[in-house]
Amino acid sequence: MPRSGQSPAPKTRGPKAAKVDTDQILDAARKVFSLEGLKGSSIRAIAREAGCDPALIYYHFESKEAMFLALVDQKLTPLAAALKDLAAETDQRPASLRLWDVLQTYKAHFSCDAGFRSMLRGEILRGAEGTRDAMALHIRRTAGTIWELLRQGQDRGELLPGLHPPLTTFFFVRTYMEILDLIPVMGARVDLVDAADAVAVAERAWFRLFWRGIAADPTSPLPPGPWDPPLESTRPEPA
Amino acid sequence: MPRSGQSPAPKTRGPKAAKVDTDQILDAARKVFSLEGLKGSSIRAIAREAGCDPALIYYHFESKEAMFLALVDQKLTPLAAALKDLAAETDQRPASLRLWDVLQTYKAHFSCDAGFRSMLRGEILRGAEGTRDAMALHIRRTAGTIWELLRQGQDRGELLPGLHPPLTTFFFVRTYMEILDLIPVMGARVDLVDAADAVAVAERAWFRLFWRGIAADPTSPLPPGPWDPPLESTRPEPA
DNA sequence: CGCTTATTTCAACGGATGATGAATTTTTAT
DNA sequence: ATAAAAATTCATCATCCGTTGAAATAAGCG
Repeated sequence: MPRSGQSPAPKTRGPKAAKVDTDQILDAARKVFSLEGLKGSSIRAIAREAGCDPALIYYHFESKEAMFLALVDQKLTPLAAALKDLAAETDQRPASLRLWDVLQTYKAHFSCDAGFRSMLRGEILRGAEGTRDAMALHIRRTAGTIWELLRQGQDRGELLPGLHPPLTTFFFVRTYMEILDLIPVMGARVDLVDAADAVAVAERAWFRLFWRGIAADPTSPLPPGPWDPPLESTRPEPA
Repeated sequence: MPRSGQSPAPKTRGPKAAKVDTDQILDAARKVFSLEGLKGSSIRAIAREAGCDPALIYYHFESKEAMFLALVDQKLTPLAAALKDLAAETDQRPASLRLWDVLQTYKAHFSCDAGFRSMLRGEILRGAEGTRDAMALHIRRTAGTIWELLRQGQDRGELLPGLHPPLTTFFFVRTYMEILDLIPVMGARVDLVDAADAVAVAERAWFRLFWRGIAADPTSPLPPGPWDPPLESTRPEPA
């Protein structure tokens, strides 16, 4: 019985002109996961985004979770590699500049969409045990290079000797992630920052506060750099 | 036709001896939301936790979202009130002590379960527009008292004059929330902190870093207080 | 041409979901 | 005692979910 009316498309079976490969599906999955989270995203919605049938996804991936893990791998492996370059022992630039680069590297590799990061975080907190372990490996790998960089800064006398590199890394990076995630959504809504470039303002403010917190000599101002200009004081009159 | 076998309970209709009120349902909802998130939690699961029929929930609340908003209100209103007390203009204690109290107040009112906070955060990022606005009001109210406290610290010469109070509040509180949320899950898994009391160690480390970042004179050590003892340097030999 | 293999869709399974309307029982007010 | 109101459950609706097995089509190879 042939369909009547103008059904969306009389799809034919079999290979298409342009094959749908795993990368295209992962791309669609990332978009949908970002909007709805892992649990909230249906295979059907991902298939719709990718322009294929739900069943095709099971041709490429074993399950929804396998697709998720493949996606994590695809995004986090390049980030880890880039960070490793930054922590090279031979790099003799000031620690402030190297740390700033860390933030920018995170942003470049990882900030394409806040929803994706948020989903990762949710899976760390609430995900299945196997998922958590897989992600912990990635995190360990990326964070490890940063706390190596902090150690070098201590060895060279630029950073406070009493710092705990792993925890300091955690504060540094997680707070920056919070800036990227929340400031765009909350900035205007909560009157946090009124500037149009709220994220840029916030990241400079955060870097200066953090640097003051970890520098061996916090009273010496930061050398001129990408963290300028500092935020001018925005104090209204006390009520 | 009467049921055969030992069905779980031959429930009767009509009011029970102990009425199920909205608070009991909210309590069950909080537990389930914490584990599964808003989208992942079913009305049926909440009803099971509350020991009642799913339909009863719709007798007490208009919808799942209304239940969520009532829950937010129930948890955040007392927090806002407690913070407001901390920011009283008449409080002449050192800013460091007052800020430490801010963290402890958050913990006391808000740390009962990490899942709940995580759900809130998820709804801010991905929730419906109406939900977001409702939550923004709460956040504005709680954060506002803290940046008032920071202003007082500036006026009294204890804090760096160039600080941006709203952003500084954001860094301070959000990082602390990340400690409460992530350290228990990631601490051991990622070799962040090995101590048994990882959260306590991390919160002190964070407070000292933050204080150094905002104090008018960061070189003068913190006066003795609940943020002691400082973290001894845990630097292994460079490889 | 026919055979094989890779790619794609279809149709369906059992189950879970948010929500509703009616039925039922208890409590309260008269 | 009776009527009204409040509290609770039941059965059900339409819809969506992850997944699977079989069928269909296209391309490559002999």
